[in-house]
Amino acid sequence: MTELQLSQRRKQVLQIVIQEYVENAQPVGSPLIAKKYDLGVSAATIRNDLAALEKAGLLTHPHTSAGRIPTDGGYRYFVANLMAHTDLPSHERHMIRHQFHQARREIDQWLRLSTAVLAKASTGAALATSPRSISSRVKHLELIGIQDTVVLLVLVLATGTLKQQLITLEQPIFQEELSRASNQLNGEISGATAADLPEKLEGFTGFTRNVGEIVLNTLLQSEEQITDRVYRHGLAQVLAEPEFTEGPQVSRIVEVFEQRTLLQEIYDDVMELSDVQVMIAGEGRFGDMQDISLVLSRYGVPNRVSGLLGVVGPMRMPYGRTVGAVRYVATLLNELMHQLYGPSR
Amino acid sequence: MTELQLSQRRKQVLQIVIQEYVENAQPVGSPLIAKKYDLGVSAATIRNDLAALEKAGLLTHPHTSAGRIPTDGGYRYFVANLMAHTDLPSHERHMIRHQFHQARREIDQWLRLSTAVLAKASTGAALATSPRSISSRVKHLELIGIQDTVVLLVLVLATGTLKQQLITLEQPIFQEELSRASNQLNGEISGATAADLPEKLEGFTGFTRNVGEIVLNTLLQSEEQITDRVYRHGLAQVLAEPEFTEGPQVSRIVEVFEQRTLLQEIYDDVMELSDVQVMIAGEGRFGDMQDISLVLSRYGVPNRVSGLLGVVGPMRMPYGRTVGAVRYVATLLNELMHQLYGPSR
DNA sequence: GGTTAGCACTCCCATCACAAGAGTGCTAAG
DNA sequence: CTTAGCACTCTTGTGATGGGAGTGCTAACC
Repeated sequence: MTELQLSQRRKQVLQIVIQEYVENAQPVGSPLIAKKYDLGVSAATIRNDLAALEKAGLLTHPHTSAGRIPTDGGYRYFVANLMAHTDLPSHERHMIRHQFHQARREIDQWLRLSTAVLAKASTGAALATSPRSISSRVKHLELIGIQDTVVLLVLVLATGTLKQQLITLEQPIFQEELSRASNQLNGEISGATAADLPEKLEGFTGFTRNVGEIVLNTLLQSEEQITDRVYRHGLAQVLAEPEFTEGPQVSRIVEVFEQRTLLQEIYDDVMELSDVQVMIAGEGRFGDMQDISLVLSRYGVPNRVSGLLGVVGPMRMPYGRTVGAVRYVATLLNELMHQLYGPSR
Repeated sequence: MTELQLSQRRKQVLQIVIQEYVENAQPVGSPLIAKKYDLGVSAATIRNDLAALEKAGLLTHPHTSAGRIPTDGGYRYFVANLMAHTDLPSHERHMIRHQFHQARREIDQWLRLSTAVLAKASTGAALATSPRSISSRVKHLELIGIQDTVVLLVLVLATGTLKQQLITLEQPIFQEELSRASNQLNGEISGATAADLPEKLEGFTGFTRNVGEIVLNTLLQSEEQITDRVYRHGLAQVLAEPEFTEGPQVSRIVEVFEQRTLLQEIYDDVMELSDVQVMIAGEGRFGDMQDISLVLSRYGVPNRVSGLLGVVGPMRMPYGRTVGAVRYVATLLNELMHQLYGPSR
């Protein structure tokens, strides 16, 4: 981003325009600014400032005789240079922390709560993905006969994640044989990663070998796939925003919200960065996301597990608050995960 | 429902109005019916019929000089008496079946696919709940140390469902002790239901006893709670329907779609009935669901597991098709579950 | 009794014109 | 650089108007 040179007052004017527009969803004109905010200058001067900000690409107006509204560039400048106090007020933080401590100690519960809290604290819809393990290690496996020819394979990874897989056999198998196979495999492959596994499986044959290969596939798959599950919450409230009352706009944000593929694409980007990331109008890299912004963060334990957490909303969004909320919830999740998985290796 | 006496032609007229309105979302007038459908009578006669149907409460018109639209009662009469050929065409059935046979043999995959298929085959948004076990029996349990003071309890039910629960301890515990506890418990409580369990736990003390009680709680909870998980698909397409382009309507259907509580309420109703159930505009029992209809079915294995499956959409919905789709997918799920869980007891 | 043609009536909706209001952009002066 | 003044533009709301669609009613017909 090329650093723009703006006078102090122009920065202030930009900030006011964004603040007012975020609040009221209506174009902001010079008279309002001059009257409501005491900048020590007249409306005419502010008009000049607005024109300058427009020339710089930070504002537009919908038609000749309307006030100004921020462009995507304007929001970006705001987020990068002007946004202040992004921390949630302390009583809200306490309330949120309290809710987390009351929840059952379970990842599923935490993520549900996270999306609920985020949706409440922001004006958008909240998303979270279940955590993905990085280079999963097998901890334990169990084979359980369900029907004569149906066996359930339960795989516990070192991170405590469960994977299950049904296996259908040609012929019935006895529980003793299942136990034997699982004992053999447990002895050999416990602690193994997807990389180690093929070597360790060499000695096995028959059913035991088959199970081993299924374990391998499951491991590989769990490293590739973004996630098992996406948690969502609060779509209704974001659809109540004025920008989504018309037809085509609605379906765009619902698609962003529903689609897994988009998350998959964004995943790697966010994973590289440590802090909360703000994506305004797709940042040019994602197609039809005009008017939609994302505020996303990674959560988890470095080098062990990580997932994605964030808010989808209109571009006209209280970024400060939202960033604060996402960051705080991510921090909480980090703490909880830490307790669970221990320090990063 | 009081059986209404309607002449053959009036039934036909009602059917035409519904069919046309479902297709075009626009009030249907007598001229259109007379011209497009050859009923052997003039528009004036049809006008009389329309007036009679309106008097019977099956039709309305939005204003004096518009065509007729069906009322909720009209749809109900249609669904109960007039609806024909609710089976999906055979090539669609084959396609769907094919998709299911290609999917991985896993409940999670099946339900995802079910909602995807249902959303595609209907004009609404599809919902499914993960199956709930009826009087769950414990099959097996496993205790796995994750951290020094964190233990993962994995519970396998007789139906193959997994339950997991983290246990936090005051002091570290060794894997040997975990194994001992789980062996003891497995020997004793395997095959037990929530009712049997308290008695069987009597002999145990200390950590083993605690784990036993957690198992009990988990069992009880899995019988009470509607479900762990709700699968959803296709909200975007239902929001594209013309009835949901205005403000308040949108949030109503999104809330119906997102809320778990509503499903919980409806659950018991649907469970009692064997066939697909159609709920038009909440059937008077559910509050603000005007203009929203549900087509729901139970799926599962009688007396063992069951879940809910269906479609949420506007009242103006192709009921025949939708009922056919829901029924077919439910039947498929039944088959698959049967293979997995065996015949009902 | 059921059916039909004719016709007045009602109501919606698109179009236009018009006025009010809001906010800009420009110019010229301080 | 700032300011007042002012013409200009564009939106928005209102009211009038006419066409169109579909009804409801009456009276005649089979």
